[in-house]
Amino acid sequence: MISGKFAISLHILTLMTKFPNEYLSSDFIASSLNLHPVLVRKEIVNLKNNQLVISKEGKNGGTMLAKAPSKITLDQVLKITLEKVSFGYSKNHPNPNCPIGKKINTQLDMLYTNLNNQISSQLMTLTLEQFSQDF
Amino acid sequence: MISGKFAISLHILTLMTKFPNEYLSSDFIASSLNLHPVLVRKEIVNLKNNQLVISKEGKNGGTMLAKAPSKITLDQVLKITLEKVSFGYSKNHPNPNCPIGKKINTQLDMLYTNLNNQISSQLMTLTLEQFSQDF
DNA sequence: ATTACTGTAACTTTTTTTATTACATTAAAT
DNA sequence: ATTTAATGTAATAAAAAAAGTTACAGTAAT
Repeated sequence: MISGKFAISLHILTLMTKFPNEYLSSDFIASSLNLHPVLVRKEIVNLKNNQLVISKEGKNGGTMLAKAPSKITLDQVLKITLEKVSFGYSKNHPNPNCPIGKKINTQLDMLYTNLNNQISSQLMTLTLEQFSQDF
Repeated sequence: MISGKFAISLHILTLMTKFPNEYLSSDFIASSLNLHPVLVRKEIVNLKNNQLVISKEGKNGGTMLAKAPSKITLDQVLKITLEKVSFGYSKNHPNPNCPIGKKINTQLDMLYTNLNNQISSQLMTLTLEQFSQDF
């Protein structure tokens, strides 16, 4: 998982909200993020695959929002960048002969799912438009 | 940050809840987690520093809970293992000459703080005792 | 004295993340 | 048509983070 995926995507989308109806180049975006343009393009692929932005190739090309920022919630952005917020798992398979080891990951999954639902319902109320307003 | 810190600590605490009033060795715990005993001891240091467990050195030593599992909330465990749940930041300092770059991290901080408060209030209602009941 | 533990530091390996290079493709502008 | 400035994408390298290991000092029960 790219740990900064959500933050990077939100940054990109905020830029596009602030420069509406303009095709922004990956170089321009990269210089705002201070990140390699190729990484920016990789994130944009994901945003495109999820219909949040559209790109134009060739000279004067770039990327812009595919829909109004009031129609994009932060929950949508979270879901396409992190899928689920993980609170972590121990790396190795726990011992299946131990009653705790056997069941711990199922129990953690349940807990994490509940927490994610809570986070989602909070983020569903926040649009990209609202988030961008404070800049 | 050790990404599995929260899960590992919760696993350890659950074991201790299930084997109350026994000093559990790091080897025993490690074999349930399938993790190196030294890593287990490192996590236990943190639990000890936060008064959740007590250890005894020497032969027949080990670690046990310092208080009733009904008095330990999952929020406490989260706070000492992850401090804050991060939804990620872009790695590099964003461009301070860009209005978005200049402010993005402050805005993300605010968002993440709100989300963390929500998570905390949910986890405050869950005790280690309750979590352990399902095993 | 021996045994079985914890405590901790130093170091190595593995994994993950980020960055770079290279180049094919596309489309506007001249 | 040619040049220029973009995207798209694969392959690879470098850096950072996490996990694992080794080693050994300290401690307490037997």
